[in-house]
Amino acid sequence: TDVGHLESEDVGEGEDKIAKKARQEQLEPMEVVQKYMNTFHRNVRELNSLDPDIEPRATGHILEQQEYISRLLDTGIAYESNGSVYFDLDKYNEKYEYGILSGRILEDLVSNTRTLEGQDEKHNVYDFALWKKATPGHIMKWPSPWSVGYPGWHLECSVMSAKYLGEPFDIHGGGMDLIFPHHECEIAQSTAALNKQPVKYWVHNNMITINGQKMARSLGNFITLDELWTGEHELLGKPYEPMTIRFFILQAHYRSTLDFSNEALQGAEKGFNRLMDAIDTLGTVKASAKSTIDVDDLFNKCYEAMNDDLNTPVMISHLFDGVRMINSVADGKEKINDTDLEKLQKLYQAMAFDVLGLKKPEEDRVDTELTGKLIDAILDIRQEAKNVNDYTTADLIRKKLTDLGITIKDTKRGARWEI
RNA sequence: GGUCGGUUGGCCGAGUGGUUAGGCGCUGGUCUGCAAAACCGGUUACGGCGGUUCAAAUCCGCCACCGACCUCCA
Repeated sequence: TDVGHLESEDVGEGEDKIAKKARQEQLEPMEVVQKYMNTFHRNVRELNSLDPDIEPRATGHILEQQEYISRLLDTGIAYESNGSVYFDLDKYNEKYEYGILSGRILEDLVSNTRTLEGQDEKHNVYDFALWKKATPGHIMKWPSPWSVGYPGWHLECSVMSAKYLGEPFDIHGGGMDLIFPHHECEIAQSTAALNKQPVKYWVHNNMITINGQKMARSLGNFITLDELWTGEHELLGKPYEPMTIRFFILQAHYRSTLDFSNEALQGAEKGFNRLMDAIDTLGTVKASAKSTIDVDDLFNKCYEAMNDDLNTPVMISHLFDGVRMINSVADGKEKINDTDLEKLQKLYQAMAFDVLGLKKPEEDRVDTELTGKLIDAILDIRQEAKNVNDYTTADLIRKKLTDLGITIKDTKRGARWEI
């Protein structure tokens, strides 16, 4: 959405958000749009989310929106008034049912509607705009059969989704805060224009809170993704990797609120590292003749959890059950056969990386292959010292490496290190 | 005020009638030269008050608190 996003809190008439920002920062409106889109795309990639196949913009679909308005005018459900076009909810409600998504009843909306500019142009207070006539000084405006103006709020979503996804399309996502009025109005517009429901499934995710309080600029507890990466926020104790944040979010169900706090993030970071360590270990364990663990059961439980409305927290809990299995096998306390080992490796690839979209932390920052060989050589010397019970030297080597940020873990299969 | 949702152990967070969710933290132990890691065990809670039921975190009622939304913000 890069047009028609009005602010109503301001005194007087609402101003387009993009236009307001452009004026404040002395930029062209399209520069403002581009600036925030660039940041958004970078953050989304950092979170390892897939790029969209298409990202249509409202200003690139003014003609399509005008055509859509004409269709709605032809049905008689939309009407023109003083250069603006509105959607008549009473007429819509005669033929269809308004409020099916949010459970609102039209009559209840009358007394609960705020007093706003331009109400007298409308048949009813709850009618919403499809096209707005531009007021003097309005920056972004286009000619139309009704006036020089700009498209109304809910319209672009109905128009662009129908154009690119089809009529109807399968899944419409969004935040729970958009259910009313936005998604409700989308349904009304599209149903009136298409004479059928535009969407098969609505998927709404919940909000996030910070220390139990909703995240809002007005409350001063807003954290940007870049602040999470750098740790530069008074509520944060340290920086967090994007994958820690992704894992943290997936540990809660998408329909639940999620509380951000430094303590919770630290917990997620430790858990995520443990999961990734176990997956590394899974790549090195050796198969035995028989299995003492039930891989099929784990496999089924993971799929059942995802099939249950994408219950990622439950699926992750199963992955942690598997972590215990993997570590026990590595410790020689449990055994796994060839078939099960391959199955287990595929399961973690599928669930942790393909489904949850996690990725391993950046490879150890080894400048060159030589650096790794040097560390291995130093650890060989340390092992020699240990072999002759020269623990003073062994510990000195460990301390020197630790000071350089290299952690040593003595396992049964020899010393392992990571930077 | 209205509509809808929530209140789970130190922290986060699953769970729609009877079975250990899970992670983090804390704690006891095993292993280890020590440390770390790993593993095993402990930490067993459901806002309050009533009710239904053989049995309720889960169903019903009331109360308290929190949150989203209530048409030109999309």
